[in-house]
Amino acid sequence: MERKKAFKEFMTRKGLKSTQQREIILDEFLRSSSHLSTEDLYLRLRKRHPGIGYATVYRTLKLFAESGIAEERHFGDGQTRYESVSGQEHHDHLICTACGAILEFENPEIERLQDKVAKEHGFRIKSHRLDLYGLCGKCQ
Amino acid sequence: MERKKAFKEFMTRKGLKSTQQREIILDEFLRSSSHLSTEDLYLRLRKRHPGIGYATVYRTLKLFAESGIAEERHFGDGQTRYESVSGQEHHDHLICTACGAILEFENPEIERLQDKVAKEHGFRIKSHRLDLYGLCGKCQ
DNA sequence: TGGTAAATTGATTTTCGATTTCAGAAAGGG
DNA sequence: CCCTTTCTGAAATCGAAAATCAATTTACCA
Repeated sequence: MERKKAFKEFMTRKGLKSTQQREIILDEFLRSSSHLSTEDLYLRLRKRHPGIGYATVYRTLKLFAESGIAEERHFGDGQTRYESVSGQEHHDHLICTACGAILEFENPEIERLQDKVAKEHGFRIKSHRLDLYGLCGKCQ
Repeated sequence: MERKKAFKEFMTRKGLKSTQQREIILDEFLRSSSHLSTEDLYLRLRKRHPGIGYATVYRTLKLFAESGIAEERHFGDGQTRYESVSGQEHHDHLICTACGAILEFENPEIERLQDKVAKEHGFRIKSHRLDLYGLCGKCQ
């Protein structure tokens, strides 16, 4: 799996150590659905690995984000969520405010317009966030 | 000022009371620049009205948001900011990650594309957020 | 206009997620 | 295998948001 390799490379480059916990957390993270909070992942892990503490999960997710294999997300609820990132393709989110469902979408045309807007204002964009909030088909 | 009227109407409709503090907070809020945090507004008010407590500012800003004359905003720093809303025109934000400057922009075409995306996924959009993060002209 | 019920206020406390601390444990280079 | 550095887990701390509560203020109406 290329994300595991990318993470390992990052760790080496930074002089950080490979530990059993980090291996386990990475595996569980990659296996799980996206948009998990630290709490979510911690609870999942606890089933098979009760020894792993919350702080370690928290720090390891931060590392994932730093290494580029994950991204932090903030949707309205006060929780930080992590999403695994594969390659370069960017996507945005549709969030159902009733059931909490999160859908991903891509729209290159919107991206292009964003760049145009930024240019018009003299900005150099490093990242962006586009979240659409509403009701999904089921919840309407 | 129409926003004051709109707020008064909201208060009446909800059976809430008009108080001296709420008047003062509303005046200061409308007079101030946008994107203020609760803390910001509280500190401003304290100069002339030391008696007004933080909790009252906090609750009153919530009321503004509920009434529709203000909107809550969350940009990367862990603070809730409030922006006064006039009429219907919507806008999005460019945020400089170096100096914290916040620029507003409007782009109807992006809005249109968002609606299209939502429709394609069976969503009914209630709100959205588009934040572009990067470096402003000065900070590059 | 005075009485009263309901809402509001300000200080404080509580909550909650995020982050830090620290002593003991593990990694990994020599 | 040793030694230095990094890591771990439990617990403490932090900061903003939210809730609490007794005292106060408001709105309404007799």
